[in-house]
Amino acid sequence: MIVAHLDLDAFFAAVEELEDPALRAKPLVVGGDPHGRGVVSTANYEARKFGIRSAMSCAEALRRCPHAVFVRPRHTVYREYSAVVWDTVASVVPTIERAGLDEGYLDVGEVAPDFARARAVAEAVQTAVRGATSLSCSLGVGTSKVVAKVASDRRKPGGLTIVPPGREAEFLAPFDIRLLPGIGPRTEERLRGLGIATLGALAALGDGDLATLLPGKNGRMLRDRARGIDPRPLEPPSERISISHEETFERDVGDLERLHEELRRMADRLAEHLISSGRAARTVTTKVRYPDFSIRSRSTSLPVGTDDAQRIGDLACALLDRALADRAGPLRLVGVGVSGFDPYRQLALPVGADTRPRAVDARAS
DNA sequence: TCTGGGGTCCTCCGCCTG
DNA sequence: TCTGCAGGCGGAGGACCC
Repeated sequence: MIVAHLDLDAFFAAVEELEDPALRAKPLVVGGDPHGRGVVSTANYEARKFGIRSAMSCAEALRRCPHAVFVRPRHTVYREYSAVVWDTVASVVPTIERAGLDEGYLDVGEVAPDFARARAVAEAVQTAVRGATSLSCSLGVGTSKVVAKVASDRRKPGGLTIVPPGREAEFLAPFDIRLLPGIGPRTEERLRGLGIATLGALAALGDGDLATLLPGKNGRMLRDRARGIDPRPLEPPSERISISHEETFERDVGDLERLHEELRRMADRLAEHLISSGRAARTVTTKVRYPDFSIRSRSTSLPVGTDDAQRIGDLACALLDRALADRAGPLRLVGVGVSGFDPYRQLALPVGADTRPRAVDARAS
């Protein structure tokens, strides 16, 4: 397999700069309200000089760079640019797995039989994307997704890194563990606690140490990846398996009526989404976040899917009440999600019909 | 009064059933 | 009739990703 990972450089910020060229020379932060509870979605390279990074709170970003320009994300605009980018990429490499608006994997082997030709293909992709959109992207090429992904991050912006076959482990070994996809803050902490700071050290872990440190198949998977072993193929696009809405309040909310109102508003949006996509959901989940950032969720499943806003809202409110009965207090966030989709809508029942739950499949009736 | 929103996947636990 | 066990499944939470 010869696979490339393509990553658009500071994508949201780059689009904003294209839309308003006056922003180009300024530190630019795409994200939430710097005077509220928002976080940084993307910062341009000028802003990154001040230490501003994705996921940092906007208030912190403002402290680091008081003269930065803050703009709210405009996902509709980014989707339009993204569509042009991926159409363009597909004209060079037909088989693609998109992994978001701004990144994805390319089956380079399909058009380049060997690594000698892979560089030319990758360069052709970069040239085509820049020609169609004026956006720059970075690419990594390797024998697996994980190697390509780590490689694409090496020479940003506008870089190209090729890892020849047989050199994967050697390439990965010096990098910090946090650069490996699948290692987040928790796993990083555990690994560092035992002095494991590089992918080389992770790759060298014996079975015993690995089983103690990262039990389960996740540990074996991460060690394999650190060795450059990653059998994941490129996947075709798949249907979403859940939809949710959530909102962080400007100030923590303890008023139950207000919380119920918020949940019903979200339930309305979810129902609209379900109806427009002709689906019904069997599972409703309510999520709450307390001021100390701890999260609780409560969920319930119906025997038959529903797309009814009132029903989803009722269930979401009842689940919220359950969560608050277990732990009361003001909330920082509430959210509602639906999952377990049936492809068909709930059938309308005549007035007076027995609507008690029964173990039947809507599709059978 | 640092820390969004929208997702996926995995694991663990308890309950139910054969 | 009781008990133990295994498997399926729902619920809850953790971790991670963009």
